[in-house]
Amino acid sequence: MSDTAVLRRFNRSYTQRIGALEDSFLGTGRPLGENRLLFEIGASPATTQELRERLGLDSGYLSRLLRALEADGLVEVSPDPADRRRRLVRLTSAGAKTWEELERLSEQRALRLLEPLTARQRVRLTEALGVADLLVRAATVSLETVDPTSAYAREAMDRYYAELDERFPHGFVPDPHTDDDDASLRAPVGAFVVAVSDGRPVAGGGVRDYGHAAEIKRMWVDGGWRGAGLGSRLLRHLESLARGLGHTTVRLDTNETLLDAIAMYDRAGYDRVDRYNDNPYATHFFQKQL
Amino acid sequence: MSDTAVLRRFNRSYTQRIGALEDSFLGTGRPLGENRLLFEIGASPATTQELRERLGLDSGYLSRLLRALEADGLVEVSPDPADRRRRLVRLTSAGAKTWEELERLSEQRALRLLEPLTARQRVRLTEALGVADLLVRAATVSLETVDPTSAYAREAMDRYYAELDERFPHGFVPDPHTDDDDASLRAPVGAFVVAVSDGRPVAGGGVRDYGHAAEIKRMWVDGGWRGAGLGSRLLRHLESLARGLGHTTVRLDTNETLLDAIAMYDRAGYDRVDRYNDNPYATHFFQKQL
DNA sequence: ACATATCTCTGACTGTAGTCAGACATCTGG
DNA sequence: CCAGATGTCTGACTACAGTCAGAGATATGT
Repeated sequence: MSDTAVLRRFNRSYTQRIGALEDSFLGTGRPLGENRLLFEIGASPATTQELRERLGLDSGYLSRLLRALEADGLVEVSPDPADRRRRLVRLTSAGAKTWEELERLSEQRALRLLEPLTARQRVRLTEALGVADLLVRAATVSLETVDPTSAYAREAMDRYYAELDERFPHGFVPDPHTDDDDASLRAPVGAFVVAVSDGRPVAGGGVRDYGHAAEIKRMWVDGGWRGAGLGSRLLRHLESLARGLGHTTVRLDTNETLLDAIAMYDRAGYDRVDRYNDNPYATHFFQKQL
Repeated sequence: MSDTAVLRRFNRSYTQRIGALEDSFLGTGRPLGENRLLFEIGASPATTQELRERLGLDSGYLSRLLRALEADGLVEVSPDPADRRRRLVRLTSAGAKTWEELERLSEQRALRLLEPLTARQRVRLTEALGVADLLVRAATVSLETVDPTSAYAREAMDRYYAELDERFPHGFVPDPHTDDDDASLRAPVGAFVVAVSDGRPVAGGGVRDYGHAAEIKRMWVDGGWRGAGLGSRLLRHLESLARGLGHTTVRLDTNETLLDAIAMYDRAGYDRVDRYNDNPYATHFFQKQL
């Protein structure tokens, strides 16, 4: 069977058996949409804005769902003191109880599915689903060009800096942040890209103009996502953006402690070149013709 | 992470990503229900009755869906000559074309999911999904006690005989079929059980009375389902039926060429005993105290 | 031949999901 | 302080999925 045939066969049998159960709102008498929202709020209280983002809902629709949950006494909505246009949502104690009930039902359903299997089969299924989960997540990460001042970009860069600070023997202190720096990473001369999964940035990197060539900056991949091919994918994406910006050469610097990054650049066809800047943290320099 | 946590995590991320895509069958401008129906008819033309059964639809709803597909010129509905209350449904040539288009879109979507993955990752994902598919199917197989003259039972036995005929060096010819034989495999003295998946029997076996003990007969597991633990599960089920019939001993015979069956009986706690019948095809005899 | 069962179809509903266009409140940069 | 941007909410819709109660045609057993 071909790859796609396996995937399609799995999809068919899985959604028919498990997905169908999911739809039945878990027998709570509450519509699926409300339950999904309730579950999401329970996982971590948030502003309506974040909820909209995470669940991909229309603002009017979300408002109505919140109103329904509020009417049932399950959630409390209050203005955000920091910005009173925004609203904070959190579960009431009745809501928390209902949330736990949903948890319980969901757990029960999972158990019922596993119950006919032997211990060995459960282990096999669990392992297989774990692998499939990682790879499906990896395959559906979306690469988005964002403004360098956006929350996603800031988080990606902050985590990049934090990682360097941890990896470098004497720590890492980024240059003071400037508006010019931001401008260099947005159109028409550059771009910043984040890989988003479940509304969280899991990788990021920028491309900018640097002396008649493109330079790739601040590439970072979340620790839990190493080995999922995300770095190479992001690198290829940044290269194609560089091409789109009119460049035929792309260069970058990195540090000797970042072994996996160096290996990745080697694999991706980059040549080692002489130092081309005075970045005190850089020890290795790479270049590639597009 | 516990087994259920892995399953639930997978379910969440999978349905969010792939399930969501599945709904977008709307890429065709046709509602999901109509597409599902069209797909089902394309897979094998049928009476409305069968379609209702297979898809679990209300008769009024199905009628309306058919009317819509008919209006689009995709299906033809005609009275069944054998029973003119019934109606036969089949695709028109335009319908067949649309069906192929659905196939193409589905294939494309599967490809798009796999596309970001490297070749090695695809292999890993495909293997994982293959294992998961088998086990999820196995876990949701339903064991049903059926009459030995029913279509399911007949199919299970016929395939059992066919397999023996293929495996035995000199073939296999079953004893002439008798009504007594059927009666021995139904209440109050026996039972015949089939494992059903997607409306097809995938395993089967009977238990009957044999000289103050229960005897398990004609146990068969579909070739594609070996290794899914279905045999052991069916065996345990038959043992519990034997207990319900008032027996404390269960025995069975088998042939030396059926190595996996023999291994299964050993694992299930059966002891090898002397020949207790004159079945010319039997070479190994087992017994177990319940 | 007749009562009864079976099968399909139509009309009349309900509930859920989701979209879109503003109204209104609040924040932010100049 | 004001203009424009941002965030939330309401009203008015649409589409889809599904249910239920008969009506009417056709088969079946006695």
